[in-house]
Amino acid sequence: MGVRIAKDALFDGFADIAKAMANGRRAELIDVLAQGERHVEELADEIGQSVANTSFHLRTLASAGLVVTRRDKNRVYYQLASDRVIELWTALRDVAAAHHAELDGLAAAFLGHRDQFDEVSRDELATRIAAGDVVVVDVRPPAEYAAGHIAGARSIPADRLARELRSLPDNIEIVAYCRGPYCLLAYEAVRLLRRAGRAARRLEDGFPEWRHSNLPIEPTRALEVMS
Amino acid sequence: MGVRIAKDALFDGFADIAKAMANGRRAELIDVLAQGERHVEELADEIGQSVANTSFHLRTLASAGLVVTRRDKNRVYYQLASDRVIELWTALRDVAAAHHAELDGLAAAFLGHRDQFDEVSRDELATRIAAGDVVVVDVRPPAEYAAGHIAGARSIPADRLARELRSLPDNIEIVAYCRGPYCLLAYEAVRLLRRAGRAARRLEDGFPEWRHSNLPIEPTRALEVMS
DNA sequence: CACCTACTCAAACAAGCTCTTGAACAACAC
DNA sequence: GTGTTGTTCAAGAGCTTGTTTGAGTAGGTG
Repeated sequence: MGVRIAKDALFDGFADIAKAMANGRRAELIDVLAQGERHVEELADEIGQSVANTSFHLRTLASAGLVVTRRDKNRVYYQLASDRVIELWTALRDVAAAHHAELDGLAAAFLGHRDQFDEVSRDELATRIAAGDVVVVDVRPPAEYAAGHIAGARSIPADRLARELRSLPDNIEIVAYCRGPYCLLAYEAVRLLRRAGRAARRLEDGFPEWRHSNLPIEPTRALEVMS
Repeated sequence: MGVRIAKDALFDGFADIAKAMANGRRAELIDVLAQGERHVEELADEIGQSVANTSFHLRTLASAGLVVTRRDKNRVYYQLASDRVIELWTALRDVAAAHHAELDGLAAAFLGHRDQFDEVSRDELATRIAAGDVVVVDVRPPAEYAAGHIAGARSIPADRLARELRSLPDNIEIVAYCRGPYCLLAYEAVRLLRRAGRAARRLEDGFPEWRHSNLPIEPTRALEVMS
């Protein structure tokens, strides 16, 4: 019966998308690309793999349609194919957090112990930015800040925070954010700030989630969005 | 450096969820289970596989945390772990439809040619149900109708439609729906109704999407929702 | 032009995993 | 006990995966 065959082929097609994400290194690539486009060498460095192998993984993602490329001079920039891919990645992360038995342990091993009661929600932060009683610090690398950040946030890359600590006002709470719930930078930033005696908290999630909630960002058009 | 190892392990954890969905038969299982719980024999029949193999795939899904089980007498019922899994499945389908090069062809081979201009949107249908100028027909199997359906819809399983056609009023438009955008039943129902000279259209998507939009359903609690 | 940079591609390979089947087994109902 | 429903196990064919190496290519630079 041909209907069975056609149905199986169709659902194999859906499974292709899942297959493309079914590798830890490719998952890391998607997580980084959710911040904006990046070229191969940066990506290789980010996921700790050889350029050749990173290129291979990117091709896997590209042939599933999850990423697209653009050439500028002699660099090739990779980008997620659309915001839909970010939504898929977020949904996958959420399901993993909710239902994967070992994920809590893995996350704790990477991020250190998290006290989630102490995080600032997106809405709370938006209100407090409007009220002006908070300093928002973007601790991601400068390129990601440049590609788009929370409106009013100040860029202090994590590796420069200790040095620039003095330049932060000390009578106002500091909120740090980075790439998302599984990014180390803001956790470490908050720990460092607290050790220095500052009132500091972490924003739940990161920039992509903020942007996806339609909260104010700069520059206004952060990530080129295509169909 | 241990951070690299911990990060890789964490993202391998995310990839585990994708791996669980990275098979066409398991994708079909998720699609069916989005309608409500089902026991193994039904599922085996639905995906056209042996009971043993279906049980194997279900265990794969269960150990990733995507499905949970419940025993009743001597049957074991499987269910998606939560609505989050439906959201993940929907996101995956959407990305596939938007970016997978071959998906259009595969969908057309399974569903026949679709004229999407001619579908009723959820909001439009909700309005017209309220106004009472439409007959809504649920063409899914009776068990799925019983597990939850659009408020006011009448159940006429696809295989009985030809016989019960006469009982439908002929001066009012008929809207048919089924499991979702990749379910054959409503497409065939609309074709059959039109051949019989009726004014008939298909609802975009299906019951899970309707329910997820918080539009009126019966019974009110359709699918047991857990954390 | 030669040369450089950035990336891709092909080949190769070890290692492992996937899916499926059939048969035995277990759990429960009656 | 007998029947029903699912799970598990062993086995196997076959295929896929991720990685490295080294060559190749596209484009830019001096």
